[in-house]
Amino acid sequence: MHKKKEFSKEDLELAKYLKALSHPARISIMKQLASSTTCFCGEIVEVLPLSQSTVSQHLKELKEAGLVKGEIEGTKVCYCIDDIEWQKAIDVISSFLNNNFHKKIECC
Amino acid sequence: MHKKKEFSKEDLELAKYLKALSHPARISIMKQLASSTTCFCGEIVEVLPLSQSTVSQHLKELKEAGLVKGEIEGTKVCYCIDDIEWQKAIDVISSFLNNNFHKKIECC
DNA sequence: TCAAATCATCGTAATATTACGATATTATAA
DNA sequence: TTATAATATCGTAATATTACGATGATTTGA
Repeated sequence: MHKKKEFSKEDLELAKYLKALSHPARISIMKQLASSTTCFCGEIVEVLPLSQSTVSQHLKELKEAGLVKGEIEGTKVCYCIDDIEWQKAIDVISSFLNNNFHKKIECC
Repeated sequence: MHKKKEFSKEDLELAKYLKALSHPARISIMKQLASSTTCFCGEIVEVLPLSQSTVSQHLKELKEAGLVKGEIEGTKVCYCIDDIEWQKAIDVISSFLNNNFHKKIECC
């Protein structure tokens, strides 16, 4: 299964970012981190209707996509958006949303 | 499982669009439809490294997300982007990408 | 009417995702 | 040193996703 090797590098990269953001919990996490009101794992857990282990798993996925990084602060972990990678994601996604859809020729 | 009922309506809608676009095959399909070079199901199948039934399944998912609509033309089916819904998706996704991330306060 | 073409759907298998509780890990505080 | 707090990881179960071939449905053309 998964013949994704045969898709373009561009489409695979775009899919990676979109997939990382395709779950409401991960969307909520990104919004929280962006607002800078919450930052510690425990705070995020309190906001979401999910268990601690599940939230930790979602954070891991965001980290693996490169969108988020975590730093240990004592016994807590402070999560932040990786600005460089996030800007790259914004660029890639925005480019897909805008650039490819200028020539709307209705065909049906 | 799936306690998504407890997430905000906004996040759920955003997740719906992002999920629909989170597979390289569906990204490629959207690009093809946008470029208006391909439009019939059979043409899309020829471009992708997937079987006809699998492509049909991906098209169904795009239809269920509202992003695409299909019209029967003889023995073929012509697929098009649903402009209204696509613009809505662009708005929702763009808003998420841009509006929520102005106040970058580094906390770690 | 019948065959061919086109696409959707069904059945199914492999894998991925999502979620939880239990446990391991790590750092601080007593 | 030991207990506590915070988080990660493990094990596992339920469900979703992805993919294919086979089959069904529909339309056109012979």
